[in-house]
Formats: sequence, structure tokens, C-alpha cells
Amino acid sequence: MHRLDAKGIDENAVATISEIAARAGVSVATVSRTFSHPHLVRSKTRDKVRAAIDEFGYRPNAIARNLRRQRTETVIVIVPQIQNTFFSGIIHGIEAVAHDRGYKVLLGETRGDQVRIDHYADLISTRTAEGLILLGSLLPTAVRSAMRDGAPLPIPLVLACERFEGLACPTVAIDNVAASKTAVAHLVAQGCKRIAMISGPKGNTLSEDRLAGYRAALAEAGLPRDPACEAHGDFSIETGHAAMRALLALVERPDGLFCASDEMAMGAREAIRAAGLRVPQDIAIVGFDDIRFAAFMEPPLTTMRQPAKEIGETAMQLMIDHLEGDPAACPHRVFASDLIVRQSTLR
Amino acid sequence: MHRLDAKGIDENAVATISEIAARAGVSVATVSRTFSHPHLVRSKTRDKVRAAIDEFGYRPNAIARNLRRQRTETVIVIVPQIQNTFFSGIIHGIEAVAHDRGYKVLLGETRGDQVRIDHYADLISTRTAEGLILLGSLLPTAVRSAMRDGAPLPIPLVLACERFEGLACPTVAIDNVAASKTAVAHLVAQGCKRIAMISGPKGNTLSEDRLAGYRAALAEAGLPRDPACEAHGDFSIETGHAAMRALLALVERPDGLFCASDEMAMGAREAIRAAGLRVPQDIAIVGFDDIRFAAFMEPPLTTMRQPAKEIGETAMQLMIDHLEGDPAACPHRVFASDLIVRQSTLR
DNA sequence: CCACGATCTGTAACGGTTTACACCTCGGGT
DNA sequence: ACCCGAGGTGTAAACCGTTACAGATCGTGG
Repeated sequence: MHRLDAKGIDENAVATISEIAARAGVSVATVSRTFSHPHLVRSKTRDKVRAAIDEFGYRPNAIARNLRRQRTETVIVIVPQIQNTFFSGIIHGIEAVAHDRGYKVLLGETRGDQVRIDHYADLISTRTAEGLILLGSLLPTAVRSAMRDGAPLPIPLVLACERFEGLACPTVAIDNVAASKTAVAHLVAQGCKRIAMISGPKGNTLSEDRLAGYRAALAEAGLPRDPACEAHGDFSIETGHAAMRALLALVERPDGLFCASDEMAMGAREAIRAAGLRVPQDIAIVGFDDIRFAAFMEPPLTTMRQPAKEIGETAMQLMIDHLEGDPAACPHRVFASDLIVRQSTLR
Repeated sequence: MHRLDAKGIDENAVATISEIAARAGVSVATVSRTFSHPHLVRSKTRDKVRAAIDEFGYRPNAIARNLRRQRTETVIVIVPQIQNTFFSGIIHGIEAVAHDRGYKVLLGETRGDQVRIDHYADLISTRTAEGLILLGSLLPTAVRSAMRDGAPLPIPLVLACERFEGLACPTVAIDNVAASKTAVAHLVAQGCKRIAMISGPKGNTLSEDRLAGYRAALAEAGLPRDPACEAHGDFSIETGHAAMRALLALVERPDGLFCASDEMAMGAREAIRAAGLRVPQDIAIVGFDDIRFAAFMEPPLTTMRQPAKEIGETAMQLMIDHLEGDPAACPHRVFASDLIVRQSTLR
């Protein structure tokens, strides 16, 4: 299939190493060495091999090489949804480092589906990929049971942007508690007295951390905490919109809002507009992530910037260190996140 | 590395087929058949094999299987930039179909770099991947030279969203000429007399098609065409902003704007705001793509919707048909694109 | 002219699976 | 008693590289 054309001469199929060896009048070992360890081959011999290769178009078969070397130099990146701008920023960073270091990136999208995540994690057991970079808050079943049993991790794993209690593996993230505290303190400084939050899904460490930061900031400012002001979404525009409508229905309307993602802030902003209220005069908003579109909202959105690309780059770097270096090492990289102040909080 | 723990007992390493065969007291062929052709194995024998597998945790080595089968069931998707919302929508669709059909998706980002695109295309020659889905407007050098020589395509290729004159390969796209014509006709219907366009990069078929549609609509409406009103960007917010600033500096200011991407429309909208003008009263805007954020712009953006997910799904479908079916077939799928009318053009 | 080391090259094992082919067993028909 | 076919199973040859090891070649110093 797709290998032989009508004349039986294969234009596409690459010659094998033994054909090249025969054409060049050397052994397969020499051809192999010409690629992998050229310094072991006399330059005259190399030229013979190169000539044969130029003539017959040899490209070494990566599958055979992988089998022999027991390596694929491939990592799989599991992401809840590729369309999320923050995640695609991380993937951008991952791909950059992977490419530079000669690794390949397999992409798996989960959409919150445990079956899909396990399917992709299985690619490690079957040796299709060597390691797993996890962007979401869902863990493969195999990892979960290892955690429960206190067993070592069954697969090389790096967490980007999420952390799990009791899971010892390389992690890169920001300090979500501190970041949220800063964000909410900014709202306090702008004079907000009743600050609501739309966080991520319950039970998700990242969401809990951001919620904790929010609460800490309120406490520090001496503002009362009202459970009715704590809403949850799934980081999407739609859930931000819905959550804000609920918050607007409260008898005591909030005058400040902190969202755990810019997308939710976008949805919330729309709900506020629909209610005939103004941002920031009636309600000031702080988002999270600083996605590309935050600066182009109306008004431009104040937000906690996460260095998505750097997070991705670091995650891939940690993965390579893990695969090529000491697999017992378990570094944690924490990035700073900056508050980007724009008009949505300036009143 | 990472294979043996302190006791020399390997928790992670999967047993090989021959170990399982020995444990189960059968031959390797039988173990293999238990996986691939269970109906060829007596159920009692299957149970023995299953028991051994359960006990020792065997997972077949995909590399060895791939080598033997001469298949990897992997396609590589080359995208100019993963962060572009339209592209990530397509990838979303590609991944969905790939997962359902048992294929894997390798991700390659080019950022307009010919070296990177060739690097990724090379994964086909080395048999790492079986086919290439191309999202951008850059072609691998190997494909380009085949085109020039009139030779058959050197690799299984599917184009999503871009087409090339004289390149016969499965393609999925929309009718950019017609879509642009519709978009610009809408501006005409809204009473715009001087309509500018910010298109994509020059020399790009997609850009040219959209420009052609724009010109056709002007001609049909009897409006004069002014080369000064034809600007170019690279689909990004920033270039949209820059292009709009130039358009605003014209002595005769446009009163309508058609952008070849929503992102550029976003940048343009910002430039218009900065100039103290109103949308749509002073300048009406139509974008392209209908990315998730278009509906949340201020005012919400009228735009040509492209069915990104469906385009991706179809591209992957065509790729599988090409790999598993008739490689000579060269279907072209053209999707409808709908004009989504929002406030940015309603005056 | 020989010994010796350095440099280069070849042979063959190996990685782990799939599958063509051969073989064996067993039941049923003649 | 014999043949035949169906159903199961095993053997071994692929698939295509890499690399340990052995062997060949070459240059140099004695």
C-alpha cells in the first residue's frame, strides 16, 4: 500500500541499510556508523557511503532504530482541552524545547474523560512514548493506584501547572495561593468591599489553592467571607457567564470579582454588561492567566500573568532531565506570576 | 535507566512475549494471537495466557509491533502556531477522529520556519509517522520539488484549510473567495461605501482567495477599488493593529473593514478605539473564523464562521482513507462558512 | 623486517513482535 | 482401517537497525 507504483519501482520507499551497504561495497555496520558515529569511519569510506545514499535516497528506519535502542525520544502531553489558550501556550513551550532536544511530542486531549487519559497513559507501557507531561487535574488510574499504595511512580511523569498532595514527581507551577492573594489584595486596594470569586472545579488542587489565597486576602483585609460569594466554573467562558449571573442575583451584589481564568472573566464580564452594570465602576474584575485576548477586552482585563511558555519549556526540560539523568530526582520549579493591571480594576 | 530498582526486580518493565509464553507454557505465536486474533486460539489456551499476563503485567511492545507491521498509526500535524485559536480548533477535531480510529497525533509547530517544517516532514521518511496533515501555507521542501518536477507526492499528505495550485492531494477547506464575497457584500448592505481589507500574507493562496472575494464583491456593488485599502497582516492581533493604523492614516478614511482573521479584527478594533472612532457607527468590521472570543468582543464581532472542528475531523478522516484505502484518490471537501452577524456591523 | 598499537571494518547477535507454513490431533465419512 | 478437513499450536523467518567483538590494515619505531 502506497509503496509500489505501477512499474514496481518504488519512488518513495527508502532503501534499507543493507542495500546501501551492498551498493557502497561496505558492511551494514559501516553504514550505520556513518550516521551515528562518523568519527569511527575513514573519510574515504564515508564518501562511498554518502554517494550510495545520495543515489538511492536512504533514510534510516526510525522504528528499527527505536527497537534496538529501546528509546523513542517521544513524550506524550495530555491536555484537558487544546483550545484553551493557556494550555496551548504551555504546549508551545513544550514543543520548542522538545524540538531543540530532538524529542517528539504526542498530543492527547482528555476533555475530562478518565478513559481517554488512561488510553494515552498506556502509550508509555507499550513503549510508544517514554514520558508523560500532564497539564490537567486528572491523573491516570495507574498513577492514582501507585499513589494509594505508596508505590513508586509507574511511569516517568511531569506535572505542569497542577500539583497533587502525596505525589512525588517533577512539577512546574506557580504559587497559586500567593498569586490569588495578590490579585485579591489589589481589588481591596481599589476599594472593593465585597469581593466574589469564580474559582475552578471543586476538589481540584489548583482551584483550592486559588480559593485559599482569596480567603487569605479577605482575612488579611478584615473583610468578611461569604460562602455565597464563592462560585465555581470549569475555566470556560460559558461557566464564567453562568456563575456571574448567579452572583448578580445575590441580594448584596459584589463590587469586585476575582476569576480563576481569563476566559471565565470574559463570560462574567458579559453577564455584568447584560445586567446593565459597568466595569470597573460597579464591579472591578481581575482574571487569571493573561491570555493574549485579555488586553483586548473592553475594558482591558487586569489579570495574574502566568508564564505559559516558560512553564511548558521547563516542564519539557524536567522531563528530559528525568529521562536522561537521575530518575529519582524530583525537582519542583515555581514560577513567579505577575499582576498585570489594566482598566478593569482602575476606578 | 529507570528500569531496575534496587532489588533488581523490575516493577515497571513489561515482560516480553517470550517470557509470557514460557510462563503460560505456550509458544510466542499463541500469545501474540491471543491479542491479535483471539478466535484462532482455543479458549482454554487463552485463559492460560491471560493468567500469565495478569500475573506478570505484560504489555506488547509497540515498537517491535510497528517494526514488524511496518505501520505506526501515527500522523504528524504541522501547524504554524498552536496558540492560534482557529488552528487549535482544527487540531481538536483531528485528535478526536485520530483517537477514535486508533491513531496517534504528533505535533509540530513551524512558526513559519522552513527548517522546522522539513524537520517534521522528515519524520515520514524515517517512518516515525505515516502521514502529514498540513495546516499552514508552507510546504515541505520535498513536496515543493515534487510539485515542480511533476513527480508524485513523496509522502501521504492532507491539506487542511490551504490549497496549492498544481498540488494534487486530499484537501479540506472552505470556499474562501465566496466566503469573502459574502462578508464584504454584508458590509455593502450595511451601507459602507469605502471598504478596506486586511488580508493575510501576500503570496499565500488563502490570502489571495480572500482578497479576490473582496474585490469581486466591490466590483459587484459598483464600488471603486483602491489599492491603498488593501492591507496585509499575518493573522495576528499585532499585525491587525498595525495595518489598521495605516488605514486610518489615509486621507479618505474607510467606513467598513473586512479582516481575514478575527485576531486581526481584534487588533484593528483596538486601533480604531485608540483613534477615538466608534464601531460600527464610524467603521463597521467583519472578521473571519468566529473564534470563541469573537462573540465577547465589544461590540461583538460579525464574522465568517469556519467550522474548525469539522475541518479537522474531515482532514484526519481523509488521511486515514488515504493510508488505509486508495492512495491515488484525491478528494476535496469544501465546507460551508456562515456569516455570523453581530453588533460590529449593525448600525 | 618485525612488533605493536591505533585505526578502521566486518560478522553476527540482538531488540520483540507478527505470521507463513508445517505439523499435530481429532472427529467423521467411506 | 483409511482419508480428509478443521481446528490448534509451534517453529522460524522476517522487520531493520545498533553494537560488542573479532579481525584486518596501516604506520611507526626499534
